[in-house]
Amino acid sequence: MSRQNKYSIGEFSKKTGVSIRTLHYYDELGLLQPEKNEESGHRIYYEKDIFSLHKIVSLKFLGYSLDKIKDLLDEASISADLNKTLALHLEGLEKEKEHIEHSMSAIKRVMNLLEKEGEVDSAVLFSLIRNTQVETDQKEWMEEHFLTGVAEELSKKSDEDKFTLDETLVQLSKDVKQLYGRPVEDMEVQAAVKRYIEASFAFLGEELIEKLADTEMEEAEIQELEKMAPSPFTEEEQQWLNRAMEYYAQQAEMEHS
Amino acid sequence: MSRQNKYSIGEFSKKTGVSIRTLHYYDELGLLQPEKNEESGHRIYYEKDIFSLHKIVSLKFLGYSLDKIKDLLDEASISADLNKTLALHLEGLEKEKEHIEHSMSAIKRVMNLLEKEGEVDSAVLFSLIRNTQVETDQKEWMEEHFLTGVAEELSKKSDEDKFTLDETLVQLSKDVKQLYGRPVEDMEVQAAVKRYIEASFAFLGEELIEKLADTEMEEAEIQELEKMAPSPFTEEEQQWLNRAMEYYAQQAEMEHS
DNA sequence: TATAAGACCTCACGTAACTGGAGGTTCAAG
DNA sequence: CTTGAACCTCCAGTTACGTGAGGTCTTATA
Repeated sequence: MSRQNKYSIGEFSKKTGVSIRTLHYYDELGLLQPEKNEESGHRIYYEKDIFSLHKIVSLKFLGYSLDKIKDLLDEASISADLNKTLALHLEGLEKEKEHIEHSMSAIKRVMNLLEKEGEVDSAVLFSLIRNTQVETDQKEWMEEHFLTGVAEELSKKSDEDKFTLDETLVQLSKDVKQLYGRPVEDMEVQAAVKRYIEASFAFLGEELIEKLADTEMEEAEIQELEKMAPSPFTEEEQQWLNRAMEYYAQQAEMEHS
Repeated sequence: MSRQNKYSIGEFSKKTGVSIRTLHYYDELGLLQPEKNEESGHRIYYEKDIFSLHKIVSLKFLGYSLDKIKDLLDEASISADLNKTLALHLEGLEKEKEHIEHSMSAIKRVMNLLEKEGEVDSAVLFSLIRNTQVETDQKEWMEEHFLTGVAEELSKKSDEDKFTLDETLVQLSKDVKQLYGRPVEDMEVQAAVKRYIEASFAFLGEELIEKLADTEMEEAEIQELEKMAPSPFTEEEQQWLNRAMEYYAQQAEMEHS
């Protein structure tokens, strides 16, 4: 009953589901070195090798590199400082997961946009993706600038809210492409600016916007921000838009007083 | 105002946060090929290159390979079949995410065990990790064998419940190591078996266990299952344990009737 | 204007965890 | 004895760069 089963590499591969080539590789690395028929050089695997392979595969699953695995296998007692290593690993996985979730969110936003709008200007698309991408950086930046509240609020926004804002941005970009060149006082231009600003207010809430507007920034910092969140517009368009928005702000100011 | 800013590769790298080597690489791949000073060979980047780089970085963020990105950049209209590609990518990311979550769950279970038990036999540890790892396979297998209900139930179990089951398994393995060799009718042996079986019942629920027991399997299928879920015991121990459990079942049967 | 520092150039190897192929040997069956 | 499958070793390629060698260009200062 306790006869030791022998396996050729092919059989072993089938039994364990690990490819022959990978077994060769593990042999080469010294992770799993089976007995060898001295004459033929053919590898001979036993039951115990199944255990070893399971260890390797398990550790790999936990996210260890083969290099680390080799160290771990060599160690007599595995549970020695395993706990620390595992905690560390868990952190790494957490980050990876967050990254993936961000990517997924970005993709969903893009897909949503494509679905609702059909064709979308690629500059807008990419500025949007980039925005999602640097969300973490932005959050950090805001926290550095004592805008912790803003950062918190923003990360609480649902995907739905973001969808809405995305669509607003698309609308704005269409408006800009169409209206660029007209005087900033033009009624249609002002109407477009109004739509955009109101949507932004709706998204952020008035307080947040004002807080942002009140934050003083140095030139270098503005550059920093730009690096993080590229505008979908050309420099000229952006400047024209800025003027239009300033004009809008002035008008609003006057009405208020 | 519309003077075209020029950047050396170093400046460009600082402005965009992309390393010089990476810029070289993108140039080599044809992803972003800036102008060159013919005499010196030094690269000259302009504002427009910032846009291009943003595109590349964005697509990379979405998970595309540089190769794919090149294709996408070459295409005139990006939104052509982007939607399909994105959907596909989303699926891939979903799978990656699930994998990571599985790994995290496995790590947590192991950490929990180490914390509560101190030292744990590595065979048990690995059989447990392996179990988590092949959870998906097991689920598929069960569904193939018309045990959809069981599969569903199992994946609904909380981490807490799994922790408890883990501890039971550890207990059993300790018992087996200690009691192996004694006759299966031995009182302590039977007590250990009882503890284990009752804990399993508590975890799975009686119906599920019976359903599983009633499922007829062929030899090949049993092998399949073994491949998925390795026992932490040696073959001899496992056989001894099986006999002990059979004996337990007989006794239980007799009491019932 | 000479020189030195620093920025830039190309070339080429190293990484992780394999996969794939070439070219040759061994095994098992007929 | 042959034939085909299974096995062997060695080498190359994959991704997205990092790193370093060895040489050229630019720019600031003496």
